Amino acid sequence: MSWTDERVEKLKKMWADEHSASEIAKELGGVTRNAVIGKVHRLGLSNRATSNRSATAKAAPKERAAPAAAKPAPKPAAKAKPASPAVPAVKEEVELDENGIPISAARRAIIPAGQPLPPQPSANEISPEALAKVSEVEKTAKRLSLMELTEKTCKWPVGDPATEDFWFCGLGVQQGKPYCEAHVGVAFQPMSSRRDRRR
DNA sequence: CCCTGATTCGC
DNA sequence: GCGAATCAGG
Repeated sequence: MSWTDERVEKLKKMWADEHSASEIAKELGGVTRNAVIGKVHRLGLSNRATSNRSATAKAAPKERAAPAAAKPAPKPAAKAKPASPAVPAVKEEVELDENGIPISAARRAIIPAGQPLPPQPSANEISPEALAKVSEVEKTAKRLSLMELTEKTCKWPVGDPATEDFWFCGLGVQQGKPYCEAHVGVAFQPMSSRRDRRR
């Protein structure tokens, strides 16, 4: 099908009447909505009063035929050293919910300052014992900065990286592990830390 | 996943 | 000029 005066006129009329491109295409027949849109643009009657999308459209004009230059490829160093383990930040006491299940006190602790918190290994239940242990350890932690970490220091992060109140445990690591005993306890959880309690 | 219009570009 | 392919939003 070609764009005869008749068809173009119908297109104009329908477009002005706020029919969608797909509707117009279906009405005219023999053309796709893309064809309609293309024609609309060529006719120079694109934006209709409402929904002026040009703003967003022009804002980010994607370059399609330019693989030669400009490569995005900014990859975050995921192979670094520590990488937030299970659930860092151990400030609050272990809270229990209505069911007496230890709420990941850690989880809520850090939410405030930063926005782009790394994905937390969601539903992860840590034994109260382990958490308590961690709370203890924090008191004696070396509080090392990133640069002070070595293969022998616990790399467990504490606090919010977005604030000054952030440091690494720094205690002696467990053989072959990146964390001290206490933090290994919360970092490496068996599949199920909670035994099914009969009821 | 459905839809929308916008844009690009080979034809 | 045409419109499929692709893109960006809703």
